[in-house]
Amino acid sequence: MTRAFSSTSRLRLYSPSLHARVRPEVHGCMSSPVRVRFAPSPTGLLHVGGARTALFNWLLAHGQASREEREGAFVLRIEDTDRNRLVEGAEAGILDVLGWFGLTWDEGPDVGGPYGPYRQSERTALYREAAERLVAEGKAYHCFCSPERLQRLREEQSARKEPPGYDRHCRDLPAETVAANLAQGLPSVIRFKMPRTGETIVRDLLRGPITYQNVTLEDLVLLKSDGYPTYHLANVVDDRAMRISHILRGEEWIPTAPVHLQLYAAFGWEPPAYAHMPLILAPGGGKLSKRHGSTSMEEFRAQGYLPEALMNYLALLGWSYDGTTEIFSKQDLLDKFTLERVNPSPGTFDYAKLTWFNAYYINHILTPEDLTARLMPFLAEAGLVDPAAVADAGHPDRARVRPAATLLKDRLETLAQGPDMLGYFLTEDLPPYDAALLVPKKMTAAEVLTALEAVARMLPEADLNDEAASEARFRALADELGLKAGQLFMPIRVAVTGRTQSPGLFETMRVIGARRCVERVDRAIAALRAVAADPATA
RNA sequence: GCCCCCAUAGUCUAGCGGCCCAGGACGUCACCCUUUCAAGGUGAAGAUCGCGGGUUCGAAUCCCGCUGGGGGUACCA
Repeated sequence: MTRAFSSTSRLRLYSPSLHARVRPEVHGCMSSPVRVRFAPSPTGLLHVGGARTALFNWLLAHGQASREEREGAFVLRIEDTDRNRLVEGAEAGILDVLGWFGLTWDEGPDVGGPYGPYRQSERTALYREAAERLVAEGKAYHCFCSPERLQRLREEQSARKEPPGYDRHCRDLPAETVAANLAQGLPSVIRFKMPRTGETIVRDLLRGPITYQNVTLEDLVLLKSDGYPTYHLANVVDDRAMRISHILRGEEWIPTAPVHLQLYAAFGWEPPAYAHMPLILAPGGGKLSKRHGSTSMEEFRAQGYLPEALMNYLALLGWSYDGTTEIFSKQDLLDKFTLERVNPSPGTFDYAKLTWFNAYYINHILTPEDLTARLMPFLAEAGLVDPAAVADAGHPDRARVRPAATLLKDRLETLAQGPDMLGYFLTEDLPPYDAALLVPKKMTAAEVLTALEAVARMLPEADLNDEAASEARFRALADELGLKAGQLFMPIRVAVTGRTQSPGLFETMRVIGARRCVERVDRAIAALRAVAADPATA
């Protein structure tokens, strides 16, 4: 890959003044605050790509900036200017899942801040004022073209194989016409008067300069006919008003950057620094969509992924520290993240690797106590524990779950597997046995029956709390029966758990408890007798 | 079509001119451990560094072209 900057031109943290001519005193501004923003649109669930962008923003402001002794602020702004695509509850959902993810914001719609309000629908006067200022200065104009005309225009252009785009029909309308149309109340939008000559250079922090010929840039709509601003206007006005120093956003925004730069120029404002984060692609290529699996943070949460595992995975999708270290706690990321080490090439989302991280955190990082707590909502949902125990660490159901969680810790990949994998520890009665599972390969039902009957006889006098002792007794029993240990253990395992896979047999029986073990072995014997009596299955 | 971005194993990546006939991780396979399944341990396969030209004593690393992949092309963000 190409590194955009040589070692001499690479700054530790880039300054907005990069957009001006490179100035030697740039180092003098090193203590200027780093203010970044994450600006989701409340149109649905939070996409993992958006979450990663939010993460990188947050790490820049709270990690890298503070290490460089610069003031850092992570601002959350809601871009709800599309009244048609607005989804009720989406904003609350995004805030909630961002909090679950582990990010904290210094300013935002819920916590306020010095540059509020942080919801664009509450700032419309600002945008109108800004747009009208540009109109007054001759840098923007009213456009009365109907959506139908624009639609027709695009169709004609594509039929003639011309690049689609607005034909600037209203750009030079006589002032009297404009005044008359407005007086008449004709619906209109305000468009930006893009310079027709020259070039605009976007200095992307990860890619270096990207040059655009201004002729290829469009007269974009700034203010829609419903009075709401488009993304372009709102974004520039707000980033200025909120003193945003660095814009970290998805790569899909690169084509709009020159337009935004021209807007800053028209307003006479110095633009912030830009860094476009690489896209996250789907396994087969293209955008990550439902077809490939989960795409939203909400789904990953529901599937039992831990926020710290997801954060670790997402951070490493596009960023690396030394190419070798894989496990990063949130604090590690704050300590080590640098924007310079974000890789500009797009990455493919790998569900298997995410699952590995999740399993790693469950198996090696969470304490049994912590795992228990996180399992509770999933177990309650499945009806295996009292819902009251989800929030109550002292609830007796916690004590029932903890030993089971301890045994399953190395086997769980996601929390959502909890109900299935811990179920037999938490229920009184097992579902009916699958007789085939009770009889291991190379053994007959009759042999197993004999073995289990022997087990049933010795079980009441075995002390299951002493695992070593009970293991010794059962091994001795296997010898007496002329069986290998495994041949005896498997039927017992199936009898007490209902399945062929479980933690070690003796720790499993200890946690299930003597009473239930006895009952389950008896029921397994009954099930086996029923099978043995049926000639069809013998 | 036009504009733009990207390009090291199936995937995520290290690599900033010699230490690289390319290192780590996921996945895959084998073996060890073992009462099952995991976890853990050991090892293996897997990359003509997309292709072609340059520059250089020397290129995965710099330059150009090509190809491929991706993004944008709305009164959506």
